[in-house]
Amino acid sequence: MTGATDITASDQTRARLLDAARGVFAQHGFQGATIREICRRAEANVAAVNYHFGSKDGLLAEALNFAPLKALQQANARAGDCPELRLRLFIRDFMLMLLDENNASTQCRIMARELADPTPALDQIVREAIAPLHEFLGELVREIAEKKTGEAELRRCVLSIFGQCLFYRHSHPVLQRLHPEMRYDDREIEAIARHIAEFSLAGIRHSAGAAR
Amino acid sequence: MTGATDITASDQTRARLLDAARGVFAQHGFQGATIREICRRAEANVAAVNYHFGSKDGLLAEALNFAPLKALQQANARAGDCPELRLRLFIRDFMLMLLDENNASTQCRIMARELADPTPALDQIVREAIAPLHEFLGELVREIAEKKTGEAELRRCVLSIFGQCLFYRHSHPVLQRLHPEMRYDDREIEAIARHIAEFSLAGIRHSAGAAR
DNA sequence: AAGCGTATCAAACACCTGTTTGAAATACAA
DNA sequence: TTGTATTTCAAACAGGTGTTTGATACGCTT
Repeated sequence: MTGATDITASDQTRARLLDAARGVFAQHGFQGATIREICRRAEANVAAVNYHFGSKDGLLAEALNFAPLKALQQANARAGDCPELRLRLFIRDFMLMLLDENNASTQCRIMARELADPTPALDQIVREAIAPLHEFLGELVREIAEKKTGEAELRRCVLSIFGQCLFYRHSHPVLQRLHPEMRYDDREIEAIARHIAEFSLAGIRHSAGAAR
Repeated sequence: MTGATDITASDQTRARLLDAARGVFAQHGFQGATIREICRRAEANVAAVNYHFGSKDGLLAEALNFAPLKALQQANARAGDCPELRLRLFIRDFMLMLLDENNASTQCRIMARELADPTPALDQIVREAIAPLHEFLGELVREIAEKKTGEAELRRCVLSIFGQCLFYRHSHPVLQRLHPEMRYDDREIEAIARHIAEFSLAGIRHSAGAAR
C-alpha cells in the first residue's frame, strides 16, 4: 500500500539531512557550512542534498522552522494581563532559546547567524519571523509605556531589548575570551535574562516618563 | 640618500593595499573578503599581498588599527568629571564610529564583523581593543552606580550597553528590511545615541537602587 | 653604463566549493 | 519474476580560493 504517511528510506535520509543541516548551519553559518560536512554528519552522499533539496539554498529554506518562535509568542500571550511580567517571561524564554545548549531548537541560532550577512533566505526570515517578533514586542512595550512614548522612541526600545539579548549569542566568541570562567548554564541564563528584563523595564519607564 | 623616512614605490603599494583591505574587510568580513578584490581595488597584482604581508592573515593583522578607539577613550577621560555626561558622550562618539558612512575609521566596523566568527586575529583584537574598552566602560558605570552594584551585575550593565550599540551595526541588513525608510544620517545617529544613553542610564540607576 | 637587490607581473599550483553525471543498487507494482 | 521508477553512489566538473613561481622591469648605488 502507498499511503501518504509512509516513512520511506528516502524520507529518512531527508530527515537526517535536515537535522544535520540545522546543526551545521547553527554552528558555522550558511556561508561557512559545507555540503560535504552536512552529508558526512547525515551519513549520506554529497549528491543527496541536491537530489532532495535542489541546492544548498533549498536546504536552508527547508531547514528553517519558525514554529518555536511562534509558540513562544502564543504562550506569552496566554501568560496573563500584566505586561511587565510578560516581558520578563518573554526575555527568559527567548534567552533560553538562544543560549541553552540543551535546547533542541537550533532555529533561533541559525537565524541569529544570518542577521549579519544576508543570505537568499533573509527576506523570508525577516518577513515570517523577525517582523512579527518585533511587532509583538512593540505591543508589549507600548502597554508598559502606557502610550506615553512616541513611535520612533518605542521602536528604539524594542531594538534595545533585542540588541541586549542577541549580543550574548552573537558575541559569544568574544565573551568567552573576556570572561573565560563564565558558562551558559541554566542559572547563568536566568540571571542574564533577569538583568536584561529589569534593565529594560527601567529604560522603558524612563522613556515614558520623559514625555515628549 | 637612504633616509628611514623615504617613501618608496613599494611603500605606496603597501599603503594602497592596506587601504583597500580595510574597505573590503569592513564590507565583507575576513572570510568573505578575497585577495583578488583587494588587489583589484589597490590596482596591484594578486601576488602583492603575499609579497608584502606574507599572507591574508598578515594583511589583516597590519590592517587593524586600534588608535581611533584609544583616542576615543582618552578624549572621553578628559571630558570632565560628570560620569553621566561622559557616558552620553562616549555612546555618541562610539555610534558615530560604528554607523557614520563618512567616518574614515573603518576600524570599528572591521572588528565588529569579527565578533561573530573568530579569525586568527580575534585574540589580538580582544586583548588590545575590546578588553580595555570594557574595562573603561566598567569604570564609568561603576561611578554612575556609586558602588551600589555587585561586580557581576555591573558587568552585565556594560554588556547591555555594548549590545545595544553593536546591534545597529551588526543587524543592519535586517533593520534595513524592517524599516526601509530609516537612514543612518547624522540626525538619526544622534537620536539613536541619545536613546541608548538615556535607556542605559535608567537601567544602571535601577540596578544601583535595587541594592543586593 | 654596469651591477645588484627589490618589486611587479602573468601564470600556474593545490585545494576547496556547490553541482552534475551516469551507472549501480534498491524499492515497488504488475 | 520481471519491469519500472526511485534512490544512492563514486567520480568528475566548473569555478573560486590563498599561495607560489620564475621571469621581467624597476630603482639605486657604484
